[in-house]
Amino acid sequence: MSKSSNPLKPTESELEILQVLWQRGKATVREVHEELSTTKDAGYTTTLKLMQIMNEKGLVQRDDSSKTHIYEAIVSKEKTQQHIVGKLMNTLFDGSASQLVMRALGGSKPSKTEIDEIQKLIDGLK
Amino acid sequence: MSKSSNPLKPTESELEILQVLWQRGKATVREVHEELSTTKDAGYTTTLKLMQIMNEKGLVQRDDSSKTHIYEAIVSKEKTQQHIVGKLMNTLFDGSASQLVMRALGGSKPSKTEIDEIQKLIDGLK
DNA sequence: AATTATTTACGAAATCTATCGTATGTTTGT
DNA sequence: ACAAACATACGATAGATTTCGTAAATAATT
Repeated sequence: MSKSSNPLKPTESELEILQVLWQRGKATVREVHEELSTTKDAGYTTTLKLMQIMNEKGLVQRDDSSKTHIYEAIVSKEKTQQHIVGKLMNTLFDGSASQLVMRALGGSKPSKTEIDEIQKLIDGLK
Repeated sequence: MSKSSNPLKPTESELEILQVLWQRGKATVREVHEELSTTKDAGYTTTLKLMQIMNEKGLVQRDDSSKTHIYEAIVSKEKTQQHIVGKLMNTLFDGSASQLVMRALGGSKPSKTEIDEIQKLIDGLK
């Protein structure tokens, strides 16, 4: 079995960066780093290095036609979420979606709007 | 801000072990290792070492009054699930439970029984 | 033009996690 | 009693992840 690191299983730090890229669409290292700085304190070159690695891994792509490179996520938010939740469901909830949903709802005091949204999802499955 | 490693954020391997302990209540290293062997191949001393570390971290406690030590989970399955799902919801789903639930259901083809269970949860929240 | 800022590249250190080998002690079976 | 099997302790290693320092190139400012 080959060991090609799964592009859908980003590390913690990579996920933080992907969040910013998903939100902004495109961004420079500086922009990503500024945003991360509010919740994390690592140096600029740390963010840079991570994003370079993510580029090598195929998690992001970059436009280096101008001096300041512009990054963009390649992996989609949807697929990444899907993959991570699926794995979590299998490893921590015995494959039971309802168990997972229970915990998700149990700790979060969902708003009425949220509940309605979920109700629609359920209806769609019936 | 102190860096005291959060006992509610076990590593992957630690989670595998916790699964067994949650299921069995109490267990020896041998028992845990036997069970893990079905899905994983690591040596006995690897499991031992991990469980010793988990003991130091306060994830499990052990009774070493007899020669063969007996381990038991300290952290509860519920709180651990809660914590991990909560964190996931915040970091990957912008704090939205419905988004998370959507992904959980979207990729898992839930059975009718599962859907009914979830419906009950929703009803309980209304 | 010269200094200062910014940016990329890249190697290396620091951490964390997982794995194993070996030593040592204890129990079991013959 | 002796040997084999089993248990813990613990150091060392390997691999992955994160972090940073420094150098070199480019851009901006004075």
